[in-house]
Amino acid sequence: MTAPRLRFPPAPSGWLHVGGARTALYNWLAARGGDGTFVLRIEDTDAERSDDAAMRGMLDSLRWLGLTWDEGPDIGGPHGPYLQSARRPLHDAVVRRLQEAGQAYEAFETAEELEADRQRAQEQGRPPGYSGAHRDLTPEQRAAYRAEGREAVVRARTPDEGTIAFDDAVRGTVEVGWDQISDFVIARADGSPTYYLANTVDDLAQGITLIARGEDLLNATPRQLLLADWLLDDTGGHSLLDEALAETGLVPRPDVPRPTYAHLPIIVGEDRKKLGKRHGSVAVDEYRDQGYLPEVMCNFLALLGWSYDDRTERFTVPELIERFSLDRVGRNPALFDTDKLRALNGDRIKELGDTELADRLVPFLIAADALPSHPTPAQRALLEGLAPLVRERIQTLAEAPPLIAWAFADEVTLDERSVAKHLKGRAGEVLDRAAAVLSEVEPWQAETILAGLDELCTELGLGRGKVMQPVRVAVTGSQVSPPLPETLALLDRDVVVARVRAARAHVTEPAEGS
RNA sequence: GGCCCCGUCAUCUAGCGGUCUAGGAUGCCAGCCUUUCAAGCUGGUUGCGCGGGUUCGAAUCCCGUCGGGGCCGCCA
Repeated sequence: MTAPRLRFPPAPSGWLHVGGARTALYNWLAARGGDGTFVLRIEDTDAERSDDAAMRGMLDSLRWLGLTWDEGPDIGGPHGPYLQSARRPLHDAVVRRLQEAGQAYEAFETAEELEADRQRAQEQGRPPGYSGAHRDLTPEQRAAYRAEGREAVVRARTPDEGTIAFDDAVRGTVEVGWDQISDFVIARADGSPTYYLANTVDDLAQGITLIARGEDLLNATPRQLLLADWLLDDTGGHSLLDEALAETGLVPRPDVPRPTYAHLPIIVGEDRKKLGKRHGSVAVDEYRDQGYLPEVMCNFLALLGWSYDDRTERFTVPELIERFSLDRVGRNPALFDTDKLRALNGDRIKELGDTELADRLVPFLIAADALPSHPTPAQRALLEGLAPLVRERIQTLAEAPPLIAWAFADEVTLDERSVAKHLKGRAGEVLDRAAAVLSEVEPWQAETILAGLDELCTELGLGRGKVMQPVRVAVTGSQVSPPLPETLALLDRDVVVARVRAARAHVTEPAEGS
């Protein structure tokens, strides 16, 4: 059996959509798990939608997820180019040969005319596809249209009858009648190839053996299969694709089987509709910025349409590579469930060691202005001390700064609500005594601090809550923080005591007589 | 409208004729724990869209029906 060759062919339009990321992941997993090759090809045939920055963003997002490629636009490979626009000569040659062979023809309708046709068809309840009006234009008619200043698109001549069936790794056998498929455009008026053509040609030329893509492309498959038939037919000794490849100086198509297909269920939002911008974040970058870990994204994305068994749902990336298989991909739409993502992320964070968690937290604290862009060793050490205290309390990395930013600040900002709630009643007395107790605790450790505060509880006849909360607010500025004694122990004692004293001024004294 | 795909708890998912009085997870609720917030532990919650058939037996197979989604572009 030949080694599988898989690819991810994104259009460089904008950022990497989570749906695209899932597609990329599945292909990558199939490649890595099958000892195959993963190819990245950028499909920038639509010049209007393509630019360099968008492509770089795409590559960065893939790298962040850890989806490394063996052949691609940045690293090259034996079956390049990997930028689709650079393969234009090949596409042109194929289109020309298809026309010569009578499988494709020029059509001169304008976009406006076609749009009007579609409108009319819609209103009359007819199929909205192309009528085939220009299928058999004579050379004279073509010349006349050209004389009018019209430009031609090239359309593929699809069969008028019969059906096409193909085997899909996820759906099983899919069968469609050719009467449903009208002549489709393979080259635009400006000569550039459309997705149908370029994508098919490139997959074939680059020897792709398995194509996993979204279900939204299921209906595109018959057209591509038709093209593949034409391109690969070698009854004359060599195929149309071979000739085009030779003509344009590209390497021959590798000797591999024709690609098979796997159509992945679409990803839907809470409203069960295809996931889109209205559903909130759909770019993987946004999830990165919100503090989701790349390995968790892979885990979660893998679960969007795939399952391993009836109970396992957390996988490391190596486990995914080993266990993933297309035959366990489901057919139902997959719901992008953010709660589930959060839960998985929280679980993973709990597994992180102090050093690693601190490492991953740094960029988020910098982004929150809690740390300078180059933290000092002392700040770094403090963060590592704080790491075990926040670990259980956050589900995303971005949730950490609100919890611990105060520890790096020179001055605390007291939260109004926390002050109102806890710096009242006997809080003044508590703070006075706490300042005294804390200045004397020896050594300055969590255990001794706790013991000191407990003694204070006894002395004042108060519960821990009544003592701890005022101190917590005084030192951290908030009524919510990591465990107090452990936290205090990480800080400089003088700072702690000073903050406790300073907070004294914010205490609302009890009303007269109470 | 045509074609294609899909239909198990609120949500995702396991289930590929008997082991299912339907399992796991997320969410939610309650209790325990407790210095705040979490975490953890324990328990609870709700489901095979509907109607026919096939079969000794159906969540699992078939048909119909209803519902949802996808695609019908000189986007990919």
